[in-house]
Amino acid sequence: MKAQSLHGHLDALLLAVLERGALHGYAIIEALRARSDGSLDLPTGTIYPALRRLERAGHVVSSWSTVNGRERRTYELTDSGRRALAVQRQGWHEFSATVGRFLGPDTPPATPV
Amino acid sequence: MKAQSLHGHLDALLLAVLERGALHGYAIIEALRARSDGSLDLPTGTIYPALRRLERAGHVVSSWSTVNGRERRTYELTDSGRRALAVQRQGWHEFSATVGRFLGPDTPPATPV
DNA sequence: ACCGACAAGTAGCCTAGCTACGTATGAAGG
DNA sequence: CCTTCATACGTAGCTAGGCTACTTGTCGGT
Repeated sequence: MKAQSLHGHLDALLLAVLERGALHGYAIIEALRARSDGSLDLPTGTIYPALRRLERAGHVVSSWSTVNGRERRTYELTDSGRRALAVQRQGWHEFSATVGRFLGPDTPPATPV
Repeated sequence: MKAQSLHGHLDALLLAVLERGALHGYAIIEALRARSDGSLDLPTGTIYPALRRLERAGHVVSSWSTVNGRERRTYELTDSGRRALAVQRQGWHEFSATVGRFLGPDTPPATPV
């Protein structure tokens, strides 16, 4: 999948991933990849700055820890983050419904086997 | 709706609108607004450059005409444009399914009154 | 005479994701 | 022992593409 399609929706994805529990950056990347069956394979240059943005915005808080001699920065959703997620989710549904109205109907229902 | 969410999906929208028949720029803007119940109200500074892009890419062709003393540039889908639309549609469905997997499930079905 | 709808367009800005780097540790393999 | 790969963090600079703000022009109504 073209990653740049994400424009404007990445924050929502990150918040959604963190909704299930705190994770560190690298694990977030893996979670996105896993839960999307590999179609979302985002580079660190995308994720790390995005997490900083979310932290600056107060939607997540981070804390350092060392696991197996490796430094980890773990991110956790704040209340503000949870509220933001709700808003983003709402926004996503409106957006996808609207675009779907233009692109949806004509898709062949399925190309069965 | 936040318009910047469109990033990367505008071309598909334009092709989809033109799929139903040739239109001139201004009419395209109105069609988008009408078919989205007003939630897609895009400025000319977004539409006109995008149409030029599509024309450069060979997905549409334009022709000038004068109606009531007003110059109109009417855009029409090419075969290449139709193929591109099919691809974009496919891409949209993958994209929305993937993002939906993260943002979809938890939306309250409705907040009744 | 003037204003609003119709109709087209451009220059320059800004957001935000991507490319391509750089750093460092631990485990595995030769 | 040394290399390589997975883990883990990060940044600088590029770029795409939609937006703001503006310009030009006709026509119809007041």
